[in-house]
Amino acid sequence: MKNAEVAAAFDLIGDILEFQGANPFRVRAYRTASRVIHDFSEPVAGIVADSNRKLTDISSVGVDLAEKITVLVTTGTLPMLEELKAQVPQSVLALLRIPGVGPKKAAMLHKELGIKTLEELKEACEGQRVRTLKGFGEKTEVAIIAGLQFAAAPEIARMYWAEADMYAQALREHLLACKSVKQFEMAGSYRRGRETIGDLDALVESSDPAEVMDRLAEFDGIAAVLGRGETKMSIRLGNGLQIDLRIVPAESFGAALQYFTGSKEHNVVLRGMAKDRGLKINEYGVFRIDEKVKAASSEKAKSTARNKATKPAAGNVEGEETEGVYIAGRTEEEVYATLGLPCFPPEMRENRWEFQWAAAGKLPTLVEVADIQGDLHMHTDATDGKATLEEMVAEAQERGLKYIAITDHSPRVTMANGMNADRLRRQWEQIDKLNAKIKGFVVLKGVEVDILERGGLDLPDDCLAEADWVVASVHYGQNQPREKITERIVEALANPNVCAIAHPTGRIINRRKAYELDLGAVYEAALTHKKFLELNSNPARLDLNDIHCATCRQRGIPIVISTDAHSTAGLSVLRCGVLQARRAGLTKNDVANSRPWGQLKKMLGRK
DNA sequence: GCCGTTTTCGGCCCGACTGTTTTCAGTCG
Repeated sequence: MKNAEVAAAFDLIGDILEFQGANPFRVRAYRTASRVIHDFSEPVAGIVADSNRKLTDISSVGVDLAEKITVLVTTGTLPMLEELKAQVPQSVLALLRIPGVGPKKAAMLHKELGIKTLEELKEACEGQRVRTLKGFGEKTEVAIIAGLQFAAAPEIARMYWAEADMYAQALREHLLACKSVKQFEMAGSYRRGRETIGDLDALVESSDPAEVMDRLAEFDGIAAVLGRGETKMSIRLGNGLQIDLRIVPAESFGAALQYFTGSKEHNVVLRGMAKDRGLKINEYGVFRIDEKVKAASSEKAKSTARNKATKPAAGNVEGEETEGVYIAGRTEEEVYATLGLPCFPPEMRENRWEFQWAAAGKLPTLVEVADIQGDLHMHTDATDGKATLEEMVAEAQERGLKYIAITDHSPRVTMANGMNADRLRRQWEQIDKLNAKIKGFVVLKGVEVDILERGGLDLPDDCLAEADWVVASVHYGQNQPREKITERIVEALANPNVCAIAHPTGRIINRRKAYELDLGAVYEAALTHKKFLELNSNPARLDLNDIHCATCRQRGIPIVISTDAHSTAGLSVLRCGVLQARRAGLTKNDVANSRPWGQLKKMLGRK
């Protein structure tokens, strides 16, 4: 059983327990473990099989969850989960996907009205039966009907980072037109460079919040205003993208930026550290808590109702005794400094490794787009690209690259007009002539050779031996057992002419799942034969993802970040690949194509 | 259900906004 399947089982347990109103911390324990296992760098099944190792060494996995993982991995099923599923039909969990409906409301609908599906809920709303429930009203009923379309979508659609980037740029431009805006930053998963983005978070410092909110209400493509208060406003665009806007004063801007950039997991750790030091961090700043006041306020909290003890002092961070004394918050650097921490690059803030790195004083200096000297995977109109060889070269030079490899397809990829050895050699002659004309830039004679269904490569060795750069990739036979695909890739890595594996995991996000290999054997082969693995920057693919990159870094397997561009515009996606590399903590050193071509050649042991 | 320089119990981040109720619970991020 793969880690992703174990993670999915724990996620489902979390959902059902939440629906049942279980202890929220127990729910969180399952969710946390799910995430940790999903992101874990090796199959947990391997740890189960190894008597010398313990699952409880994985953070957030205790005795209980270790036992459940063992049962899942060895039997393929979990009795506890089966029981839960019998108690709560899966269709009921869909109710939780309706915006504004959480576990309490969903449980009430299920229990009081016997609602089991979204269809039944729709009927109940239309029959005005929902508004009769305690805590529900007319507005809730209308909101539920409006929210049903989002819940009915098979999966809540997430947008590629690159697409979200276009909206983020447009939003920035739109809001900066307000005279009162002093600072603007995007926060959330967009700022952390996640592969896909669920919604956009924008943060603004302004002397006139109403002006900014009115302006947001005029944003292109807006379909609905979901809510609007004094400091916060949410809208939804026609395409479903939600945009959250927060407006904060200058003294809170850094604290709010830190807070809304997240991730949630990163912030939980940070807040815990603050607490240990007698500090409190919220979106308004860092506060020193007076012990006497704190004791009084916690007594008060116990004796009075929830939410009443500490009324937040929005826009008045220096007031409110119970809030403590403001000590920082203008910038993120300031906030982290109060805990003796460096200002983590946003891509790192996932509570994976960053706090250990900081504690050891070994926070890596992350690779940047400007570090990349060459792009080693791209196509021309000789196969399925849209631009000519010359156009691709000109674009790469324009972008400041020092070298590129032209890697058109081999003959097996008939759909893309793949090239045989003869055509390839003619292209290479063309490249030789081009190289003779240009200075300070090298065009490499390359090819993306297919790894055939039956194994072996799609071009003869003598042809491949003439190339400067050979990437091998799987396009066919993706339905084979994963072990078989792995074998084909491992065999390709052993071929002395192959330099790298293109999109090695076969990962494609959102649209469909490709074969998604476990890369254990591939890592070994790459190390043995001193080969590279490609981080494909295509936003729909992003293969390797950040987790694989992190493993490569750990094992010392060099990565090349490539665009797989099929047009001149395609070269711009490099940024998406670099973001993933940064999320994995990769430095300039970990990325082979941040070096000059001469050094790469040496790494490959070529003359 | 996890975790521990407060280690086997008692915490576990914390505030905005909405709708319904009239002082607060639920949801969300």
